[in-house]
Amino acid sequence: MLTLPFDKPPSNQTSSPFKTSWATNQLVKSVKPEPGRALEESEREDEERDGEEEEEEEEVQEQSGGLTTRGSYKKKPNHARLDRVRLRRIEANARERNRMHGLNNALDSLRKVVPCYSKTQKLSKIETLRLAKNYIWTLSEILRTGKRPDLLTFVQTLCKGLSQPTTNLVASCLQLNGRSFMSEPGGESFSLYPAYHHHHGPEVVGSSTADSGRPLRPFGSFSGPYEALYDSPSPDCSSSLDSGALSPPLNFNGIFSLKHEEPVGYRSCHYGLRYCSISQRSSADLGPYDIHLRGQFYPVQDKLNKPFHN
DNA sequence: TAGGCCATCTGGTCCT
DNA sequence: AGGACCAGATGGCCTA
Repeated sequence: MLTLPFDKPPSNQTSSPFKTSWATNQLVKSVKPEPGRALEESEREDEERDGEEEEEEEEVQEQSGGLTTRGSYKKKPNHARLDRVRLRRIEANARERNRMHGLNNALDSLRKVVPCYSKTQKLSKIETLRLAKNYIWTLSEILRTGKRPDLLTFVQTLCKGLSQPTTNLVASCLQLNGRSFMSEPGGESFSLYPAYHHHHGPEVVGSSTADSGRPLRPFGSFSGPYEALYDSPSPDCSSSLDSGALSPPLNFNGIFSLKHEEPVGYRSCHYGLRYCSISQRSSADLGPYDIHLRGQFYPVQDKLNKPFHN
């Protein structure tokens, strides 16, 4: 839920609880002090609020061009200075807003490359970070060992520490039934590869439908390079983005894919494998599982899959 | 209605 | 001095 960027000041931010916060109050105060209260006194309080009050309090001020009765120069209520302080605060707020927008943009980018992305049902910030962490860890393990876990284990690992709703979401993305792999309550840790040997089996496989309504497809082996590609290209994935349905960016059999902003015409292969790579060929070479990253295509699946063809 | 999530404001701290 | 970063506080929105 991003709000307006900084260059579009939220003029009618009715939701802001700070419409009447002190910055605003100061502006009001400076113009219209409370009745029966000297403007100077009001502004002196402003000074105190800034932590810069350093006056001898008993000094009754007979203000005359900043001169006290003792003749010493008293700190003159400095409108320009107060205005500067207020302006700094307002600018700092704007910068902070901008900074948070940048942070949120980065989070949105992250949401698009973790294995569960939906424009309408966004992962929360914390869940996005957790999922990303699990995703990185899983991919690292895959690279390190050169082996692929089964889908169940893969999803289990991805969902480690995630909330049940998010787990269901991820499971739905991967066309798993979320309940079927929540076998370790309380976020108890489990190992990616040991579980690989334990979770092949009918307890998860194909006995029900995933949340998406599509039939689950058996999985658990990797005899073919695309065996675990579920109904690829997905019949309904072409509209998944528009409809707000979950559009899994991850192709498990291909280990992972990066789902960045897709150009029109490329939506029909959400289940396709997209890798980031160094090599680049012409778009004429593109197959359905070529890389699409930042508007470029990188057909290097074979290269990246090599470690798994053993 | 409670709880989760979020945006925003705010003041403090650190750094340049 | 001013900007970046951070965490606390607060209130709005949404959902179960």
